[in-house]
Amino acid sequence: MQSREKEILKVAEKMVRKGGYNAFSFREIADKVGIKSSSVHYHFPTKADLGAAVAFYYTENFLDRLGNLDELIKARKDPIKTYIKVFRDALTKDKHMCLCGLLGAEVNGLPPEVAGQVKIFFERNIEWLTQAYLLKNGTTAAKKAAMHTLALLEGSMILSNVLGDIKVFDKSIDSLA
Amino acid sequence: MQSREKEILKVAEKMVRKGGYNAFSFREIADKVGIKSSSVHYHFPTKADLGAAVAFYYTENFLDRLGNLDELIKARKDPIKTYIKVFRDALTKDKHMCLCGLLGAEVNGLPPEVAGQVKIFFERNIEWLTQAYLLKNGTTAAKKAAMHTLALLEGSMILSNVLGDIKVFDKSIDSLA
DNA sequence: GTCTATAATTTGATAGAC
DNA sequence: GTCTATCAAATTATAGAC
Repeated sequence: MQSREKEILKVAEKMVRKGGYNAFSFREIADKVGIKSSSVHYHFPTKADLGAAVAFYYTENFLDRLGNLDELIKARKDPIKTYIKVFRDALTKDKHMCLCGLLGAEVNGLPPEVAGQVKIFFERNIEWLTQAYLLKNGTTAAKKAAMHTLALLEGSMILSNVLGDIKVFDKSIDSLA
Repeated sequence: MQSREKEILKVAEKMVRKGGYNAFSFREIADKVGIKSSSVHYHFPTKADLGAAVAFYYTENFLDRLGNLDELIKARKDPIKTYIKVFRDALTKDKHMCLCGLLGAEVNGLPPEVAGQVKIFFERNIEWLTQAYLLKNGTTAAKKAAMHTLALLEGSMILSNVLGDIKVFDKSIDSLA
């Protein structure tokens, strides 16, 4: 991927994480990147293409930040605590919602390509968490625990974001840690 | 409130719950109600006015459905189970996300009037749940439990909606019931 | 790869007639 | 209270020059 495309994706991600899929336009992105809107169309033909690409690279980056599960175990790090930290950092450092949490909320109004990528984010995260719970507790209820954790984290992000208080996030997820 | 305004609010709510604040327009609403877009402007001068009104009446209806807490206790009904049912019904009967859950996710991109109303939804719900936990358990950790429950329900709604499976909702919130 | 130019559509909003 | 008429701006998208 070229650096221009990276720039575009970065700007687009920020805008989507602020107000959802309909909160960005080719012109606005072009202005911020310093090119023309038609140039954005060159890299991403349609809005759905760009939206799906944003969701795809967000998922990749997110899983990268989680790191390799086996290595975490080897280093005697609690994978669940790592997982929580990645979520929390999104709220405190990026100062924005989880992109796929937001797009997940409005999934019924998204173009199929975008909705599909959002679904993949959730599937891959549940997969990661399920493995983490299996390694940690060896329980057969690992998948249920995974869905519980992901749901609680996404919901806590919304609560904390609306009420404008990071302590709300910490209190809501207290039972996880 | 007149019936026309009710009609407009009803149609608008449905559209917002599908794709967020930017997923409805005065023209689309007018078409579905059977009037002209300028007539919608008569009832709700600006889009922010309409958005805030939708959030306000959604909150009122939601709290109405919860019912009076003291009466629930008197009738020996578990208020938490009632609360969960109201959320679950939104997903199964209305077949849509919680309006304020969705708007809460994109709160950073909303006009202040709308964001304010969304915030009130969360405040009032935490209040209701806190009282419920106080009555049920008499615990001082009632507010924390309230935030946990609300966050988990909103997050579970997103998960279930994205993955297109109501069982995901039930599994995610299993620890609540 | 980025540009100019432009098209077609949609959008939020207003003025004034009935 | 609803309509017609209209507006300016924004939006997605395309064709073709450099």
